[in-house]
Amino acid sequence: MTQETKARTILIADDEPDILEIISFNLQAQGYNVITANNGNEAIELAKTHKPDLIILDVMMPGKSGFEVCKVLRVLPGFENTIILFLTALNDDSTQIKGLETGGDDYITKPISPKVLISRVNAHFRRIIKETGSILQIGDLSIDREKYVVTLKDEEIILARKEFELLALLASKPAKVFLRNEILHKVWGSEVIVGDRTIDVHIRKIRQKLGDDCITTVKGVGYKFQM
Amino acid sequence: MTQETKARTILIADDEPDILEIISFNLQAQGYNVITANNGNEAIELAKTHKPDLIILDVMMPGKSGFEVCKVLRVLPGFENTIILFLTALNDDSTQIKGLETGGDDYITKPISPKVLISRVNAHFRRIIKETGSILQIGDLSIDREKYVVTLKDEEIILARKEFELLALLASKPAKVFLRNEILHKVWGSEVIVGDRTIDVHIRKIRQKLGDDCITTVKGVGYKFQM
DNA sequence: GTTGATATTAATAAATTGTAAACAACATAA
DNA sequence: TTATGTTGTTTACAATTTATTAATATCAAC
Repeated sequence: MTQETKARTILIADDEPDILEIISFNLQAQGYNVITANNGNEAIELAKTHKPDLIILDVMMPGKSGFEVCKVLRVLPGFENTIILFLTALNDDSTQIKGLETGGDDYITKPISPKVLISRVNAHFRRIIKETGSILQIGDLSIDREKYVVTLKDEEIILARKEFELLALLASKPAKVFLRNEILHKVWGSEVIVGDRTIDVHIRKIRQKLGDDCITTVKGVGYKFQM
Repeated sequence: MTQETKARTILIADDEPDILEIISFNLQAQGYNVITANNGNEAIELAKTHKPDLIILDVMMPGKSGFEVCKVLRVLPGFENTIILFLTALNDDSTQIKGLETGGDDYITKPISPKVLISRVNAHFRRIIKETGSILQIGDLSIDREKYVVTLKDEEIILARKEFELLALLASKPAKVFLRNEILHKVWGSEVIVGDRTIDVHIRKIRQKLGDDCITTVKGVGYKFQM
């Protein structure tokens, strides 16, 4: 399972069931893994057990407020870098400032369209990926784009640039068949023109280094990566 | 230069002088180093020369819109990770979504109180990886950015300025491959144009002084530091 | 078997980097 | 001022690696 395809987990805490449902439905439709809590204490418990990547907290909830939940979580080990968004109908400046200074990463006011919320969630994840770098992990194989290193069973494998890029492309969506055109366009670029057999040769070199089974030919269509 | 004195630089682009003044005044009062642009093209130029840590863009500006500026900057080397906020009176959902999907990290609607804006700016900076101070320690090697001193196994090594800056850059993220473009941009600056072999020669000098193994060439890609 | 595709290999072309040497710009000390 | 040394850059070429092509072999489907 790759970093990219691995579903991110989002915890939503709100005391209004309708909101919970609308938001979680939309986030799930985006491919996120969603868990829900009806109040602050439940949110803390679920956060501890599920270690979500992002938490959306209503500010006003029975029991612990969103701010209090945030404060509790931020000092727990493992939650220093969790993305926390506040979602609330409270729209006064001082509350927003308090939310951001409590350790929240965003303060979003209701009502909000699900699409906008999703955009904001995506934007936060986009930044996290940039900062932590993304390492693809597929079985024994790991591909580190930042370090330009491929390891198979903890052994480093040296790939030339085109080989690396080709492998990284195929591995970015395991089992997906990439058309030859698609590969040409993404690895070579749209302006470069190379012969028909160029891709084959590079595929061959990757197979020599990683084993024949890692890339499957789908005749007449393209190639797919599989571990 | 210590962490405290190292002011973060913020670039603000807006065609309304009043807004520019109010915001920059408030950010400066917070200790930020602020530069201002009156339109999109100016913003791009100033961004290239000053390399700000965060950019606040008005969406509607004469010449290039904030979105266009964002799009241009995001593909320039060195601006992949710059924090970009949109600040605009346009409050419809689709524009906001467009802004966030264009690569913006936040979309803030006017009117906004300076205090709230500052809170948001602070919140974004809080996410950025804190620098570990001015002394880098990697194995036997220590790099003191403040004193411009490099020691290897307690022996001081004399590096010329460019050599030092190049080493400091590579060592700032050990094992990460820095593209030649990225190196040129960060060590030489985007306005300086130097020949193809300049980086190589400097790398060579560093290798002569620190040993051949400290910097690895990733052919076709760039260089990486490893101890 | 014929056909249309991909695989394989070796040869060749192209691109990239390493290195030494030369040079200009600048600073410093005699 | 002149001499000396350092630094940053460029140049030219060697060394190396990578990418592509071309020719031939193989395979699967019909």
